[in-house]
Amino acid sequence: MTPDSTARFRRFARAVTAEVGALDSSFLGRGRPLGAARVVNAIGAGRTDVAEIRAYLGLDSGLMSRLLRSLEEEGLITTEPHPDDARRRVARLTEAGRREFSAYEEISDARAASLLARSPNADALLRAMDLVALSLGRDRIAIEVVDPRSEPARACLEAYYAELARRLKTGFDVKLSCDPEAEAMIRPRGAFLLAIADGLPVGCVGLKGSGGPVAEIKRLWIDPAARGFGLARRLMEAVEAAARDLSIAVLRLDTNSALPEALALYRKAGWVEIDRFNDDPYPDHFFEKVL
Amino acid sequence: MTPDSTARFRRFARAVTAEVGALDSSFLGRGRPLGAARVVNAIGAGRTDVAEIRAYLGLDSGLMSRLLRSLEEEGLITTEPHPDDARRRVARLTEAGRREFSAYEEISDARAASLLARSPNADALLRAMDLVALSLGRDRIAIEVVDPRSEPARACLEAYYAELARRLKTGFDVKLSCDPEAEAMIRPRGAFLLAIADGLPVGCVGLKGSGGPVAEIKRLWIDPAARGFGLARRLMEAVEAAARDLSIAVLRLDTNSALPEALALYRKAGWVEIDRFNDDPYPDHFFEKVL
DNA sequence: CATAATAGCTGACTTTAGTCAGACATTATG
DNA sequence: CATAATGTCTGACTAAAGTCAGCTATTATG
Repeated sequence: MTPDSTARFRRFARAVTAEVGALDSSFLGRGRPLGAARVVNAIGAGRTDVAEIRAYLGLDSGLMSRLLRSLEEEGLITTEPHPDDARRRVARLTEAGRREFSAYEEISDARAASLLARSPNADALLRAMDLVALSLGRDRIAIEVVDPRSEPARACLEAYYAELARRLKTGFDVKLSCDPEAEAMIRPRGAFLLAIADGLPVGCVGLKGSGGPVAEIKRLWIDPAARGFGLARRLMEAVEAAARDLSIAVLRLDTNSALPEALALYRKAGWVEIDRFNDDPYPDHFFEKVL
Repeated sequence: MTPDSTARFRRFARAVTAEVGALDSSFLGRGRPLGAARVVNAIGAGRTDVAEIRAYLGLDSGLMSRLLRSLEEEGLITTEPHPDDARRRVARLTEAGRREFSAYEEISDARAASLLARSPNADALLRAMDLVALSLGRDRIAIEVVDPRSEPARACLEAYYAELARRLKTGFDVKLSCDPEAEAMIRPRGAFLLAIADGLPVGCVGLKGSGGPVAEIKRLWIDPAARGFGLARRLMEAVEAAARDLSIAVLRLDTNSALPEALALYRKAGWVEIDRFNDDPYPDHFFEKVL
């Protein structure tokens, strides 16, 4: 850690502190203290469990209780006992609460838009923000099973195709490749897994099954901003577990030597190289793993 | 502004809010409210003028005055009237104050170090942080005249040489180039300007004079994270003004076609292309501007 | 089933932050 | 040189945030 990197880190901290402070104070324009606004936002973002909100915002139980009462009096929320455990409570936004929540969302959106609009290269700025956000909160990346035709899954696949087109010497056209039909990557034949950081997809992997004992791993991709955190390994472990769940005995995959990090990952995870098993024009390496 | 970029921006905001909050609360471990700690840090960082600290931290004059009194009672600072204007006051850390300041610095440093140490690619993370910090706070980039042998100037020059080595097809070895002696870039012969963002250099330009009416512009460089903000133009305007100040009538410079953004900048700023005027092996374009 | 643990609520606080009017000394300006 | 403007300080306030002990209701556990 050089003195220089400390200074650069500090400059970053100062810049974002100022920005965060400005966003916070813009929340005050709606005639409600910041604490109450933060609770409305937490509930709107889907945190309904009172204890969960409390932990997220780092509030004392007494303070939390009072904030909930004041929001209830304002008619923005209702609370009720938790169905599974009557000691706990859940909070929900009323219609008026949802309106307030959207108003707060609009304030944030407007700030974000104006900031990005002022940037000479908004895309680079967003990529830098992704990297910072993922580095700061990388323990919070979850893996979920989704439909490969869903919007976030398609976004990952598009990014994957674009990266292949960039990195393969031959380019990449998905229409020339063995593109699995969606049903092959949905239960009971297969699965499609997404790595999700704070609601946004940052990686994917597909399990293409036929109903028989042999299946294929397809479309392993990690957002460049999320690389280096061991996410590919986690996704591979999860997809292998999903395969075992579907009673699949043998996994295969194909890849290209222009993706050395993928080759290294497969070799390290116990995959063994085998002969070509398809006539896809793009791959030049083929692997197998017996579960 | 796509919904996706809004979501990415939000994810960033959430991640840094949590980080900033954690840093703030770590400051509370030293038995002093955050407001007082921020004042100690502002003074330690070199902001001695009370009005300046007040503007920087956005504090009311009454509140500021009380914070200063409490720090004085604690024995961390002394205040005295400003030598030039007895209405103003300046604050200074005492020995005990300097110790407290270092303790706060250590807290920040430790957080920064642990965060960067956990990152798989700390250098990429720092570059991303630079880009975010500069994009958020780019109105606050100041241009200063410095000694070209000073540490921050040398850091810029090293970065400049490294970039040339990367971008020129021939590579770049400063020993083979016309490296101006430092005196030529210091008053009264010349000048060396640095663009400084929050204490860190992000760009430079040199004016190499001989005492006569013709001088050369050398070493124009902008940190990649600070490009696109019109900083090169600002530096060029500042260095031209410095040249006029030194009664210089004609400016020259040389550059290489591998740096198209530089060529475009010079052409747009009214420089005209002239014949080669030196035998430096690297440049292939030569410009002149009459002031 | 007695006891401990958990989740939230209430009352009675304290601390911190922030506001505002007015006082005072000093400096700038017509 | 009178007047305006500036920078700081003080007193008197409010709002917001946070703390803590003790309460109730519920659930988990030996």
